[in-house]
Amino acid sequence: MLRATITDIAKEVNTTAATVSRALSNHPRISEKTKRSVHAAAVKLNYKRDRVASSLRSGKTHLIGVIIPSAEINFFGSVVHGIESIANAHGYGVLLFQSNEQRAYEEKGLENFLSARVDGILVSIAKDTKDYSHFKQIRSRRIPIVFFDRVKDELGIDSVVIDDYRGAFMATEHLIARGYKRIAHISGPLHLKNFYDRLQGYKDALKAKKRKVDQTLIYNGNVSIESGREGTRHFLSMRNPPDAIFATEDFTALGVIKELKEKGIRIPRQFGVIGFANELFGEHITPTLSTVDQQTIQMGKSALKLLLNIIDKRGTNHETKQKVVLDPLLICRESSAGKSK
Amino acid sequence: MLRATITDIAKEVNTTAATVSRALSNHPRISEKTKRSVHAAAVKLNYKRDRVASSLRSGKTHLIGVIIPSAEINFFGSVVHGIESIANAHGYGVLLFQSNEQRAYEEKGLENFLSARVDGILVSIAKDTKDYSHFKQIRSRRIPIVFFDRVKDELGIDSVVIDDYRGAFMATEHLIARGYKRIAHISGPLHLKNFYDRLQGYKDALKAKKRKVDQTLIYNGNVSIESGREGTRHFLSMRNPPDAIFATEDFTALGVIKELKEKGIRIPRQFGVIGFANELFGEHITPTLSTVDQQTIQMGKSALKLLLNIIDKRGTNHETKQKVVLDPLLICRESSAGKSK
DNA sequence: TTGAAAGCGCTAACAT
DNA sequence: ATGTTAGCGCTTTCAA
Repeated sequence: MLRATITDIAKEVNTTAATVSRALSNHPRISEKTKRSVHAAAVKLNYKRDRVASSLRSGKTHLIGVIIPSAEINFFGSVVHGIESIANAHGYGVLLFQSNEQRAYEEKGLENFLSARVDGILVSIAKDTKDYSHFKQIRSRRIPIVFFDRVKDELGIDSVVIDDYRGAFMATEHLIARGYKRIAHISGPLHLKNFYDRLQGYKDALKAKKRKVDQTLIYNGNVSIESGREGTRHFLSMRNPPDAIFATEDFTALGVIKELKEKGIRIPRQFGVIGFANELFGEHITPTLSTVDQQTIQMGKSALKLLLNIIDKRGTNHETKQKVVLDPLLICRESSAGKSK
Repeated sequence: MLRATITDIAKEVNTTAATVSRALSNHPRISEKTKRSVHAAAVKLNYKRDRVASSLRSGKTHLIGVIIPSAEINFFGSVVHGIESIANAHGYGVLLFQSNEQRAYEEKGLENFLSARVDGILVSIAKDTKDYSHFKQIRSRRIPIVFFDRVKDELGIDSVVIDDYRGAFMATEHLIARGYKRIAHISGPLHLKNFYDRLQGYKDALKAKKRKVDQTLIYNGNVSIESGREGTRHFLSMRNPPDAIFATEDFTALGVIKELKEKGIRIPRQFGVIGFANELFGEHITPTLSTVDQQTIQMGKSALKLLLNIIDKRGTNHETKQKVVLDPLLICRESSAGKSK
């Protein structure tokens, strides 16, 4: 039992493939009568349009390639959820590819997408990526592409991010407002803009409140529970230790909390902690973790919407690059409730 | 600047498209010399095989369609991670589709995949699905399909699951071994085989240890923090309350723990708790949550391997349905450490 | 070992 | 409003 083709339908209703094709895609100059009979025959023969053939002819695959570092990471799963919901509503399929945080895979993913002739590409850059020539190739081929979360502004590629700077600013300001005096920061790898911006937001929030930025209160971590622990041990060994930590990411903050609890330091009475990411666990640990929400689903939706705009506008030479910046959301929970608590 | 085609390469090396095609796919009867010059020209012209054209001609898209309830759920993200890793290694692309736990979307996803002419389909059935006719259609079209985690045996479709029964048995047995006397269970929706099997595993573990199965110690929940809380409140209000709960899923277990803590009941000294799923948060809450790991990545890998086998064997009428059952892994943490602790 | 030719199923330019 | 024709880029007989 073979798949029905438009030719089969054409025979069934005594017309030609071209008319059937037009009827099925709701061409305005096809009579209602023909459309009806074609649709009826399509249903009868259980016809499904062959997207492969359609793509070959039309040059549009209605496929979006998405590269994420890992589907295992909740953050990206959530963004993909947002992407998918919009894609689906617009008749696009999502081709998923994981870079495993490695540039080599990232490049392979892009080549796959080129080969699959996707209509557009969404990428969150791998940690490992420091050379960006593979993206330049995409641009030179004029494939619509949008970065999300992990971006590289210098490439002049459209992007959707949350305002890491502002989120960090808010988090730090919040710790100050809750009465913490010496606020430290555990950063992430600073070659990634997200973490760099968070560091700047932290510094500027201190300055804005007339506090000195103390370089000894900045510990360079690598976004892990262990680096949260290490940073905390480091800070606690100082002559004049801090009384609060803004961690660049929730897992780091988790390490901070674990270490503080082991040392018998009470949170938030003696020590304040805030993270960044709004990971699921933050709500359920003790004390619950204050953090900054990254609007993941919205990020996915915005990124795909932006991409679809670019796809639609192609040809039109509106070469203005867009950067969508989403507002982070401060989430105050127990871990930063203040010294009076 | 247009994409290079095999015809361009053919011109470059003074041969025909057919030879180029064969050279690029490493056809055995093409001379090494030709292969080398063709490959050189391909690199020079920055040629990428057009998968769309290739698919149309060959009938193989090298695309796998994957339907999951939601990419936001960690479990499925993790399985997708496993699927992707194998797909990638075998030159397959992964088309992702979310059912949002709804049958209507699930059906739409299948139709999309049919239309995209994917070589095979992987599905984890939506909670909402109670009528399975859409899957029967896939089977009648002889598209290779494999279920994972959420399966329906009656359809005679290959599947990969973990042994929910055994996991539940192990969890219950573990609570008994740790000295808990009256062990209750909070179940999930029993029309889903997973939860039904876990209930059976719970019952049989009790029987195996010569304990009576007490129907009043089984609370029918719906896999949520709130249902964990409700179940716990229910049990605690009994004249003769239990001293341990095996929750059918980690979020339910989390609700149990939250409720117990609020009531001032000490875990694990007074009350034991174990969940199922090995969600990320379990390791980080207080007390840490004992649970059963579901081998998510392995599940994804096995499901895709099974699917690839079926794809390769098509035509061969080896119509024996396979059911891969993975071993669950008991993870003992604080919440079930025993009454003596 | 290579070439010639056909065609996968669809869409679009051109014609009527 | 519909038919005719060509062709997207590739793979695959068949022939040499």
